[in-house]
Amino acid sequence: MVTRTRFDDSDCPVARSVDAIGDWWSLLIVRDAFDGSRRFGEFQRSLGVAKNILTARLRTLVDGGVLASVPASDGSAYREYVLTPKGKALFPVIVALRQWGEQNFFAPGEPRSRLVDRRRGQPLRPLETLSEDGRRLDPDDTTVLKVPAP
Amino acid sequence: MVTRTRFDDSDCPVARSVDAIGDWWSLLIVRDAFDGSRRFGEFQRSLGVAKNILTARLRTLVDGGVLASVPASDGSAYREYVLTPKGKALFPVIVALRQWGEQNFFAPGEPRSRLVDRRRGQPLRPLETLSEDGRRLDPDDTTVLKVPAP
DNA sequence: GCGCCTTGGTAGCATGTTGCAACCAGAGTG
DNA sequence: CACTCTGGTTGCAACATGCTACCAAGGCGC
Repeated sequence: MVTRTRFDDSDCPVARSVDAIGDWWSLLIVRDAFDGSRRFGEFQRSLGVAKNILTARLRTLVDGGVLASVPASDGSAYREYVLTPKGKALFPVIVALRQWGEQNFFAPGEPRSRLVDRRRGQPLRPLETLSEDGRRLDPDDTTVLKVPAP
Repeated sequence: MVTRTRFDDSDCPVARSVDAIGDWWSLLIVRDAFDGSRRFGEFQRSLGVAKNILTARLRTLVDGGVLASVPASDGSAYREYVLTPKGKALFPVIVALRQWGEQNFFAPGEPRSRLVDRRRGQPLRPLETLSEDGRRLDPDDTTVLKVPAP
């Protein structure tokens, strides 16, 4: 078979995360969920994605425990998609991608959506990778211990 | 045409980042680059990816300024792929995905690769999303300011 | 209840993309 | 100068994506 390669049994947590999210659409769905989208139609309009793709991705995310399908909060008979705790734990991933994008793909002053602290209306601090004892770590200050081959 | 949807002109930095990286393979290539891989063959063996796919992804990453193709450091005539500063700036993204994967897809004690502080051999602190004035922010403490429609 | 619009999908088809295997040129090595 | 290693390219079959059309159930005016 020529199915897409899976990483769900990899030794590397990064690979398993990547596998669980599934594709880029899924990550943008999660982003929209953080932005407040809940309904099928909201995601569809916001992303401009084909409905069959959206259907499939929502199902994958629900099956993966990132989103949950719950009865609509407005009392109607429709359903809504909300982040589970596992989904909310993706927040640093989204923030990291956002900050990387801001720094590298926008001219100064170019209009863009902004993520702000609700209380003060200020942008967030850049994420910092810290050691156990609080030193800032660059990539070169770290190393990966691989699992010994079986 | 039915080409894959692009997001390189989106107002959202997350979308542009996603577009720039291209696909999941690319992210795993970047992960391996952080782990020390430099040569075509290293990436190929580590990932088990088809060579034509790897060729295409390396080219995309080089074109996108994430990797640079440089002469091999051992003096041979081959080339190596190293992270640019822009590529190294993806470190928090990889760390965030790694931590999410560790928390959600590994049983306690299940063998996995580990990212550690080179000096102490200790794992990193979990990433924290902080406000400008240092408060820890949950997703619900933030909001996204969208760009007004043109 | 009866039209009629909205919501949330499914079905079918044309293209694009992925994965695999085979092949190949140049670099290293004895 | 043979032989292997490295770093690819090419061709093909299967799968995924995107688009459009279609459809069923819910909501709403009356």
